[in-house]
Amino acid sequence: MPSTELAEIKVNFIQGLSRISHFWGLPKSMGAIFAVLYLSPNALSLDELVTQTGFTKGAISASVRTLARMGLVHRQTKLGDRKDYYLAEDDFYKVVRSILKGRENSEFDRALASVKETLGKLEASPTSTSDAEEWEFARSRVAEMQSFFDGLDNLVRVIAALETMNQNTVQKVIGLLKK
Amino acid sequence: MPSTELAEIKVNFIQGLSRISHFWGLPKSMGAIFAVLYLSPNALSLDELVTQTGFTKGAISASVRTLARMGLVHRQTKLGDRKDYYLAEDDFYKVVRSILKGRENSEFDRALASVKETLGKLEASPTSTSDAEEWEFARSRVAEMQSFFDGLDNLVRVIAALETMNQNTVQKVIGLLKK
DNA sequence: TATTTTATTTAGTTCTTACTAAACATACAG
DNA sequence: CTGTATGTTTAGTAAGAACTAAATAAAATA
Repeated sequence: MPSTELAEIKVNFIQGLSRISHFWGLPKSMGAIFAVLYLSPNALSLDELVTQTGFTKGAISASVRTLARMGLVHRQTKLGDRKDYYLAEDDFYKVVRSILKGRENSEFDRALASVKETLGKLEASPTSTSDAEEWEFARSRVAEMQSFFDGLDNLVRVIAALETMNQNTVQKVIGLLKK
Repeated sequence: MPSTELAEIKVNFIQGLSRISHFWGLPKSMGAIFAVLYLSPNALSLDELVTQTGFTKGAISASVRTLARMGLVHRQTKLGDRKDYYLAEDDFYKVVRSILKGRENSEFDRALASVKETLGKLEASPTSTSDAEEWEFARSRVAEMQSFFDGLDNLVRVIAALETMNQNTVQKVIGLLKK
């Protein structure tokens, strides 16, 4: 029984990462591009990505840019060559930190700010209305939510600021959680 | 200067959670429903959710079900009353565990399984082809990715299995990470 | 059994977005 | 200066998903 062809395995892998990408609400092309680069020993040009993924130049151009912004791929330029070449980042822990770091100014933080704003309004107690008890209930609930978000935010900030992060880091955390 | 009306503050809060919900790729209605329930001292019926969120019954019915599956809200039934009543979960750490626990059988895990499958094929070394070096490169890369995913999976499993989880848990992790 | 109240399902609409194809911009080569 | 290679932008398309409105189901009461 002959072993499966490498090309066939690659296609399977590309489809797998495309599905993961889609699952996280990202374009499938991003997963496909990263998969191709991740399996390639050398940097690939945009046109090579076009042929190996089947997407068009426009799609590749857009997706590869956001991939670079996330730190998942890196642009390279060879001197005497006008093409751009792309390389996959293989340190996933670095990618995690990069993504967590790049969360500033995002739509997510603006939404969180709106929650914080709500809390501010609720803490400016009402002069004296009939719904004082409901007001107080809402205030305590939103305060609780705010404190949860703050905890998460601190955690994210600490992770983003880590100088090194690797398998061992995760193992240590697991050890701590297992008490 | 009169303090802002409670109703007005609620609307603001609902919009905030709707945006967060949308940010995470979930229906806006889910954020709105949870916001209404979270600010309500007593359980609310489906029709009350319809009036307070402005969505139709169909939308509420669907969204509230997935919210319940995620552990973010709880169904209640009062005896002698045919209506269902819904209550917000206020322990967010419990929600986190619930969500992490319920990840089995998901599309995500099927995609991860496909990656694992790829690794299996690559480890069944090729008989002896010309692309032996590229094969080996792909194998080592996919193995590295697999080990990263396994680390995450272990972490998730441990978190999901925690008997208790709260602010203090997060603080301890932060302390560990800060070395 | 018929009627009323509730929840779910379904068909259809709207809106978003990933993607394609092609035009455009830019920079180097001759 | 003209032509060629590369990357980006844009206009249009197709697919998916959230939502609405209405039909259907289910269950209790009369």
